[in-house]
Amino acid sequence: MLLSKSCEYGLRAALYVSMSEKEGYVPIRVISSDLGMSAHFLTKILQQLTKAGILKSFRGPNGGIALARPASQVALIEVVEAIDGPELFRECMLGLPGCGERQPCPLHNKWMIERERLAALFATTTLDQLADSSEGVGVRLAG
Amino acid sequence: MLLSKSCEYGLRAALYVSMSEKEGYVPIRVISSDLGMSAHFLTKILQQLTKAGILKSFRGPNGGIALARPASQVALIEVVEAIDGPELFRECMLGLPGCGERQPCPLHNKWMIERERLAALFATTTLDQLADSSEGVGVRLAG
DNA sequence: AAGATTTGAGACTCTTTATTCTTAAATACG
DNA sequence: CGTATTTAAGAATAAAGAGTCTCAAATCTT
Repeated sequence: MLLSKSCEYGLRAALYVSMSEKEGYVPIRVISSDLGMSAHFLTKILQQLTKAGILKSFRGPNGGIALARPASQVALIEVVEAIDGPELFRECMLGLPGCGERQPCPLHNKWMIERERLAALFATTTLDQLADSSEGVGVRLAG
Repeated sequence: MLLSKSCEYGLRAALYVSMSEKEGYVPIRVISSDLGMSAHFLTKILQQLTKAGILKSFRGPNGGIALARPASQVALIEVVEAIDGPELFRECMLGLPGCGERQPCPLHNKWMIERERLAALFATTTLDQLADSSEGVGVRLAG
């Protein structure tokens, strides 16, 4: 599995918020309901994004979460690293510690190319790019 | 994590066997010792490769495991799918069931390209290619 | 035949991830 | 002030992955 379940949920929720029309905070309950997730579980995941400075939250009536910055300034890699950590973009495919230029594993060179491409994809894609490309055209966030 | 720990171990062991000079079966105990793994655990993992027809095994003294086919005819993807299953090369990055051409998730198009590249890498790379490229040049399989 | 070696199979434990539940804190509104 | 709403925090539970242990089956050697 490329991303953990928590990370999948976090990305989907972040995209949901990016695509949300209304100004102001979106209640987690609404997101979880629309995306078919447990509200409790999603709350926990989104707290990580809040702590990472990607989201901001507000308690009480009319509260919820919102992007802490414009969607155009949130790259996917921030969400992934806030939840799953940076390992995916750093680790050796065979799990060998210290695998690198100097002591490469047999797969190092090939995997590095793909790993860098993957990192670039996540680093250069922002929430608003995905939100924009998803308007209308049958793209969906829920199962 | 891209590959499970079991899969990492399975790949490393398969590579070890491919690079093994001697004819005949290699005892799992020797592999596990050289690669720094638990023999019991490795045995369990290699059984999956034996059942998948990638390895053959032989019990008793002078027993062990060996490739069931020439290393030039074992693609990495066979090892990965025998242990982790085919999900990595099929699944939606956001975990949405039914994500595809017809109902793409926002990341579908971008991820599909990388996923296909990854699948191609695993499908076109064989054990002997890695073994050959690893002779001498400081490439290693153990931590 | 007896004993040593090595894989096969399955139960078992431990750790991590996933998920749920409970309580507290902040906010809005009457 | 009191109550409803909503996130925060952390305990508790469930499920999956990782790793260990025990015993059985096959094979070789003596």
